[in-house]
Amino acid sequence: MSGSRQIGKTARNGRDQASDTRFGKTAGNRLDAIYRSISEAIIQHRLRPGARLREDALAEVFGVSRTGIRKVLQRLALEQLITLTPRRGASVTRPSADEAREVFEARLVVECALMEAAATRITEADISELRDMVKREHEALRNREQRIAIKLSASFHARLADISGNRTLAGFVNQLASRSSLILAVYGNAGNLGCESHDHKNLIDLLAAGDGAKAGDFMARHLKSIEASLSIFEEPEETPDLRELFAVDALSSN
Amino acid sequence: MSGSRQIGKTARNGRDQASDTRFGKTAGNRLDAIYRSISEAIIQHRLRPGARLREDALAEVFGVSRTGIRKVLQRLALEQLITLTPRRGASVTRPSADEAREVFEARLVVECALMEAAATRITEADISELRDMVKREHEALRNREQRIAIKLSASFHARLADISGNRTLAGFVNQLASRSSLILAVYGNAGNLGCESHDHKNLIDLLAAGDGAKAGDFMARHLKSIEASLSIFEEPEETPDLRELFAVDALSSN
DNA sequence: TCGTCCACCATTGTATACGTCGTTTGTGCA
DNA sequence: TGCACAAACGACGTATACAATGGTGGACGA
Repeated sequence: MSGSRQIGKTARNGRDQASDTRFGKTAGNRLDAIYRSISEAIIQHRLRPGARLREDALAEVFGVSRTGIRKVLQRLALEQLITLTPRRGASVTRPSADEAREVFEARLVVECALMEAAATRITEADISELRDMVKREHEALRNREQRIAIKLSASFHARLADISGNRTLAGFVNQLASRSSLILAVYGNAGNLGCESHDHKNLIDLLAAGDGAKAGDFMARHLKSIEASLSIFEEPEETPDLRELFAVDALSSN
Repeated sequence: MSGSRQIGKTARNGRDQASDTRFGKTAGNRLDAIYRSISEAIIQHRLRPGARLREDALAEVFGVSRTGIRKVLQRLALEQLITLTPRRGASVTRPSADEAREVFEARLVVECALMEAAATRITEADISELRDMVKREHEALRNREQRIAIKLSASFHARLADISGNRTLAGFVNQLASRSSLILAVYGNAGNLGCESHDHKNLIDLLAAGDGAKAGDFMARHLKSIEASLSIFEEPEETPDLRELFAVDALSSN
């Protein structure tokens, strides 16, 4: 037996990740709002991978100076949501196929391990909140509001990690879930947005029953099925893509 | 069975974490060097938890402007090595007891899971490099150079994670190992620097034999023994401590 | 003599200006 | 007509200047 490491013996509940006092933000609430705004836009695929994020434009839009924007961009870069190229500026990260596999491997390790603790520590309030999130996810799907559904799905996983009580690991999951959204944007097939909300419902039931082991197993299947639904292979490069496009034009116009 | 999730099926080797092109650093090699310099100073306990890091002073020491220093400090803050207090500046993080437990829980989850992949992917070159690190760690301990030993110990764990081939998880381990050094500084007992280098030697042997399961179990024991060797309880809190002190004063003065 | 209040100073937060580099476009030559 | 080089423009990197805030020390009053 090389697995089944138990966690979640700490006493704190750690559910206030939103207002982490650890960052410099005097009136930084402003910057934090900008961060969340851009982050959400990326997660919701309103900003597609490869999209350029010019500092001047962002500074003007949000009504702050480039200094503040740069701080936000640096944070986003550290979380791998955007890529900072030396003299080229920022662009939404286009995850490589390897990166995609890594992220799902990491989620498999971390999120499954957290289920044990989550099953122990979950409260009635948590359960109803999670059920509400699933309900809203269903509604968004019915209304074809995929962007909202994607955001809710990522939030669901992050929330689940919060419940486990380990802020550090929850932070990792939060980051991994965000990057997963990026991966879906690149390697996902149309109409398939990754998480089956039915899976999420099952997950809640298992946790509510206090069965952490089964919840962990189910989470593993859940994540593997998401990864299996993707088409993870190295896409055509940027420039080759343009050349191919030119070739098609040449054929059709001839 | 709720554990034993296998990882490490990716094909890339991912051992070049040092030069991550993801950050903005034109002549940012300079800034990166500053980052490593401060980071190492913290890991080696040359900068103790609570130490203030004034921007002007750092700017002068490293010969750059405050702008660059602020960038470095922000990165260190995101990795939780330093704490940025709004108008007070930066100081080396003093991990709370809960934080300490969280970090070791997280390491238990992540590092054990990585052993399976590491055992599969480890090469002869890796093995000799790791053995060399252990040797140098031994030497440092013999020479009472605890600072070097601490740094080598953290590097050993980070290197081990690199071998597993998952850069994302390796990055997590790197961060967790750094924070562990901080935890040792606060909750460690004198003369005990955490890792027994004998443990590290055993770990290499198990990996060299390709026994990932045993290596994972051994890593679990290793981490637990480190945590057990600490005195993790709420130390001198800032405000609570003062209040307690006041209470004692009031009693003794009456 | 002690407590309180005010003013100054130290330090960080924010913005702006300038230098450097990449990109793109235009022109000239083969 | 196609390619290559160069110049101009635009965007980022860095530094510096100014503004805001909190802490500290001194002075005044009770």
